[in-house]
Amino acid sequence: MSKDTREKILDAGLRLFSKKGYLGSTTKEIAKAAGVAELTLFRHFASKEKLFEEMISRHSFLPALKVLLPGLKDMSYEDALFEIAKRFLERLSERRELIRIMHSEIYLYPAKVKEIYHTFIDEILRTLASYFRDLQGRNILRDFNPEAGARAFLGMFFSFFNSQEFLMRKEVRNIDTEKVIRDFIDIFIRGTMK
Amino acid sequence: MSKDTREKILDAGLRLFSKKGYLGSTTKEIAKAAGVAELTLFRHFASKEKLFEEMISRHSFLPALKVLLPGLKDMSYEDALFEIAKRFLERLSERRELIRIMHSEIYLYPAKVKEIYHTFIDEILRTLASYFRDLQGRNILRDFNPEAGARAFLGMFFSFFNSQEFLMRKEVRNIDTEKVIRDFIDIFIRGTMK
DNA sequence: GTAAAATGTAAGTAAGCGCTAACATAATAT
DNA sequence: ATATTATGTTAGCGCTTACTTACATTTTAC
Repeated sequence: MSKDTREKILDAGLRLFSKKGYLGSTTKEIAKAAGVAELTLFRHFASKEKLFEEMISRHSFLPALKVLLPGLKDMSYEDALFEIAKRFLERLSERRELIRIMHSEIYLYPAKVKEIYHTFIDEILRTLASYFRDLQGRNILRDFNPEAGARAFLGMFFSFFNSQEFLMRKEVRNIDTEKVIRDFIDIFIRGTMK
Repeated sequence: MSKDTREKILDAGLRLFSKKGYLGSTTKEIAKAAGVAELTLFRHFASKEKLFEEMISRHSFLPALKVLLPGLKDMSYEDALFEIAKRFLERLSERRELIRIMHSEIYLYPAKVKEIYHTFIDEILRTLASYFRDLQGRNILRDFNPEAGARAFLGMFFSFFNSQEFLMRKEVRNIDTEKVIRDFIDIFIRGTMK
């Protein structure tokens, strides 16, 4: 069975599940969106549920913001935070379908959804916390709980992303995104530096 | 047709919709949870969709944190922020079912969901921003964008609430909630005061 | 105490769902 | 060229769903 077909179905699944939810998407519809017969879908995936699960695990891994970390040492604190925030928001945008699924299917697949959350957020939380800890060691940052700091920082942006992406009226969006980010960072910097 | 019955059905609807989503909840099941016959449900609501809509609009109004505002003037900045954060988190907890629905049914009812969001978050955002503006006028806070500040502040807590409530493993929860809140506020205060 | 209003019971309809069976056709490999 | 593999077509099964019909029973109001 061709790999291309499989990918086409997985892609269509991602799109539809994120748009209409798991129960709201039908196998017929997914097959049509993938440009294959419904039966072909079932030849590749034993069930709708298996398709969903494979789609999730296919997309949930995180090519990791961790690669950013070494580069940060050579930047000012402000630039570093800006870089992290920017990358984080970009990454959320790239994965907006998955985030949407995460929000909407939590009642159906708590385990799967938590898996997404943790591969997505947990690692960057830890990474950021260790960055803070390092700067505290070098006496640049004051003494605060690095985990709480990371949570506060990413929380501001995650929440901002969600309201921009899913909850705001179109007219209100993008008016001053960049500026809001700078304001967030500004507050955060003053709140954490020595 | 009795008002009690109507309420019982609306309550059961809230519980089930939040637990299983709109499509995941059946009218039979809702009726059973309400302790009435399925037919009675349809005698009170023309359709499942109408029930959903009425349930949403019944619960979405916000008895307003606005009443807090006058009292804040007599508190220290820190105490005021703590009070706001506490009340905000309490309010989110009280309405956790609705928040869950907001997350999960956004693909079905974007308009309704945005309505919830705006009655819920928008007003407190504005209230908080005006509080900041006031303190800036009295030269207690430095010059920053009050709307962005309000967004950052509530965003930290909203995001924290969501991860606590929906995404964290039970074991991790409640270990240091109070402390995390204090850390958030601490960062925020240092970030915004003169 | 009786009429009216509210609810219950039971059976069923029409439609849509996930999924399968049977067979035909196209693409690929050797 | 032929065997194999991947897909298409069509029809349908068994089940569940939202919602209805017809009628019996309970609750309420005056």
